[in-house]
Amino acid sequence: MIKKELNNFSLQQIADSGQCFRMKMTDPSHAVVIAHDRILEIHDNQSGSFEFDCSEKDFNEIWSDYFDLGTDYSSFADVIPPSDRFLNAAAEYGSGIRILKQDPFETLITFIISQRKNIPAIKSSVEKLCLLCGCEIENGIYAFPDPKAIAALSDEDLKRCSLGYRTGYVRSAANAVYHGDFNLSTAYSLDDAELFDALCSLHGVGKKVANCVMLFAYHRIDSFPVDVWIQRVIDEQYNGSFPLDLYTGFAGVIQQYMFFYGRTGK
DNA sequence: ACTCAGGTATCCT
DNA sequence: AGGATACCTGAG
Repeated sequence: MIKKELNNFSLQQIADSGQCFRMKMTDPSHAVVIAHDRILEIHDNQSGSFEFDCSEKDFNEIWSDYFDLGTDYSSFADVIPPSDRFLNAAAEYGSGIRILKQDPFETLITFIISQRKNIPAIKSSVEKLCLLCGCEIENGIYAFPDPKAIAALSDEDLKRCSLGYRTGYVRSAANAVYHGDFNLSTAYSLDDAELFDALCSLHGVGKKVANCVMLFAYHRIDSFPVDVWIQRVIDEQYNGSFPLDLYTGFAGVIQQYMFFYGRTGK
């Protein structure tokens, strides 16, 4: 059990941020996360005190990075012009959000699955896929499958995960990774533009999914995924054009505030 | 029953 | 280049 004092860290907000699909609140102060072949329970003791139910080694080697705990999130909002009342409210509302560092393969596949699905449907598909071919971590809880496991599935099995027309996309991406045509590890060394192009070369990966993988797995925090929620905010709050250049270098953090406030807030 | 979901590929102009 | 359209399926 690891105890930590953390600022700008909210379990509920991270769980609802839409970055990950296997984190859930079991009660208002208790979260369960399945990631990196592990199950992590986190308890919120209030007043910024949290308990992570894991070894010190796992905390330091996995979870501290996963939740980006080494980054100070208190000052991102400082550059928002006072005149932008919407964004200031959004940043305040989502001040406990972190940009996660998730496994690239899981992020790639889950965001391919996400297209034109709502969040409950995405979670349902992902769970079916894990149950079908992920390794059992403990009693009935399954890790996200590795590329080999997905590549080995029949089309019929994949379709049973309610993937619909995304079945071919998932198969194609899993094959590309499994056969080494797309190397998720060496991709860390690509610059942003190269990584974006490489991701978009995958069948079924367009700019939105590519940006999500860049932001939520490779931690390219200048990425700014535009989905229906963000587009709606831009249309309704910014007359169709958002001043992205104000936030160069951390646009992804701003995107998260906008998304979370737009979807969960008012 | 019916719309719409954290989009993308493909086919137009 | 940029716009229109089809696409599986389940949640509300």
